[in-house]
Amino acid sequence: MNALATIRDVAKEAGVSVATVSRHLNNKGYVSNDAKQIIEKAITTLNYAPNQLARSLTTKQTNLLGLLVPDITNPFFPELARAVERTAYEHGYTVVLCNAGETSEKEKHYIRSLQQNYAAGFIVTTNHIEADFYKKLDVPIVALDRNLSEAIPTVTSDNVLGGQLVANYLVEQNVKRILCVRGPLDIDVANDRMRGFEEIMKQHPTIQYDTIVSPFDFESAKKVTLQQLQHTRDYDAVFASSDASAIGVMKAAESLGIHIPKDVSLVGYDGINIGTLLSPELTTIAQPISLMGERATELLIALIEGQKMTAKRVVFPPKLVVRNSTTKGTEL
Amino acid sequence: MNALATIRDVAKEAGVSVATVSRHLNNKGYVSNDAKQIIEKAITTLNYAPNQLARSLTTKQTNLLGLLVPDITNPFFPELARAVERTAYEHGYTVVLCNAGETSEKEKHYIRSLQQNYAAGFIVTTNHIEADFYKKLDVPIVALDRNLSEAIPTVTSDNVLGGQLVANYLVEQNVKRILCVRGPLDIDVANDRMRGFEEIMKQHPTIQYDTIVSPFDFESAKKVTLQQLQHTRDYDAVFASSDASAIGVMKAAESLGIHIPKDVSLVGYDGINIGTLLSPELTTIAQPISLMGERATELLIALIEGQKMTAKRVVFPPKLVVRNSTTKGTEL
DNA sequence: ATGAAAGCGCTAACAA
DNA sequence: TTGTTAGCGCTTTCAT
Repeated sequence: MNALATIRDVAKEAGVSVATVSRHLNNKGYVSNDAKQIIEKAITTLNYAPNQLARSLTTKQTNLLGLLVPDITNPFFPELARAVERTAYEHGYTVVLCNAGETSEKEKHYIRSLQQNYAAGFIVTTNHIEADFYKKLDVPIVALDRNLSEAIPTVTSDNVLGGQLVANYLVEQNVKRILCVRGPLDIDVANDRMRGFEEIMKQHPTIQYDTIVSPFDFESAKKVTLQQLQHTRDYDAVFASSDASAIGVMKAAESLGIHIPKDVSLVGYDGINIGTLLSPELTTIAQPISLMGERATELLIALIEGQKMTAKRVVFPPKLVVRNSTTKGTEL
Repeated sequence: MNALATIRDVAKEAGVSVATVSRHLNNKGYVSNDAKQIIEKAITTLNYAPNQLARSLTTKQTNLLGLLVPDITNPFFPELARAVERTAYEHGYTVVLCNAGETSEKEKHYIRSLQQNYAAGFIVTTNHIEADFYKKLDVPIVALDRNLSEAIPTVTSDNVLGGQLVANYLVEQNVKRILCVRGPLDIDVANDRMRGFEEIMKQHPTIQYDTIVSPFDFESAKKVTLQQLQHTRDYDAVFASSDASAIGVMKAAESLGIHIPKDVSLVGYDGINIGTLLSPELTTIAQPISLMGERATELLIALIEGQKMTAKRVVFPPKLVVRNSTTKGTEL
């Protein structure tokens, strides 16, 4: 009861060799039904559980999946993480969630540390690090909501389309001057969203828009937006390129006595659950977050379990979800 | 460059034995300065990193900390997780974040799985499982924001006091009828919060209050609150026993055209960041979330690294933070 | 101060 | 169908 039972204990208890026990455990090779029975019994009486460490040391494989996120307090990532976690669990894997934070140093530390612990693979939603670093790694990797490199399997949604959806919608709403609170310049999905937006805007030269840059978190977006609104308040719509930023924009507006949507419309991006719980509820471009997490995990597991797929890319379509932050009180 | 270098490679490269390399790596036993130099050089040229798996197999120790949370999409837990993660990182540990979800089955799976992988210890913020299960485990465990058992080191805030703070504040505000949206009956911190609240209420028999039960997530709280408000709307205050629930209450109120704080005051519990980003900003009982996560992690690490502290308990004081959900527009 | 060798718990040839 | 045995990469006596 004290020291954890080993495979040898089981073998002894069952009166067979360790090899037989191992074969039974892994469903490999021949094991007679008689043997299976006895071993099974021995396992339960000894309350035996295989030591994954030892197993991994031999096989050089684990059931650990590393999930790297840039900021776990941005609600988008927990939603993603939950999907990843659920899918992994269903496939017998365990997720190691790492908050890589701001620095690429920490991100590297985690990758190194996990690799040393033989993480079977990684899902990466960060991009502090050069893609080259990942390519050299020679470990199964899937990029989620980020385009790391052509060579790395990737799951995203169509961010260009998302940007277009916003632009088209705002055009329909007959908006004249827009403030874009866009994401960091080195994040490709942020660029894509802007690109889609601008493509449509080119067709409507009468509509003006200003662009300011902000990280995706609440606080930063609030601060940056406040600064901008100090200059001009002459906007009738704001396009925040994440829902988290949109919340920051909401607060900025509120503190200046600007009413949403009466004075200015607000469109977010991501489709996180909290969006429906805000006042007003947030109009947004919804990504299929669960689906994306699920698909990325399946892809990674496929990769780990052998299928050498090269540069597979999955792109989901985003959807415009109109709620109250852009309509004057009309329920959806 | 391909296969990861092993300690043997380093030994060969440096012209010494593996034992010497090992001793140098772990700063144990005598190693001459000359040897140190050569080994160091060999390590860098080979880009060697020790295999933690193998190391753990021998030493039966790891640098993995398991953090079990019940629901990662409740913003309270990411904030806690971030503190845990940061502290662990500073001490050279890596955090495995597990979303144990609703079922105790899954929680057990994770614990089992992590134990097999030799997680050095656990921080548990869930309590689906009987404390006995944990006590039998014979692994360092710290309970965070939960009282699992007298025998398990615990970090919490004073939830009874928190409940009292709410009650006293509401009394001061001259409130007459209160709705309590309390947490699950089997969660002791939820019980404590209610207990503190009721202690004060006993001294004020003219104040009425109703109590309804809800899980801590947004959606549930919204639903339960809506149901209750179908019966009576005759409340002038709501005490939600988590900030997440409070958000649900906000939405419920809004959808019924009840204005906060004009028609009814709302007090939450936890002090999560989003509270300041809502409209109105949420009055709440703030727990020192970061401090709690930090302290729990330090406790666990101390436990792991030898100090056999028995039943240590750390209790932080919570603080009432008055914001706009209870004052009619008065900025703090 | 250093090296040889045993062993952590498991898997995977290879024999039998 | 089953057992023997050699590692996986590392730490740790025990000699030297």
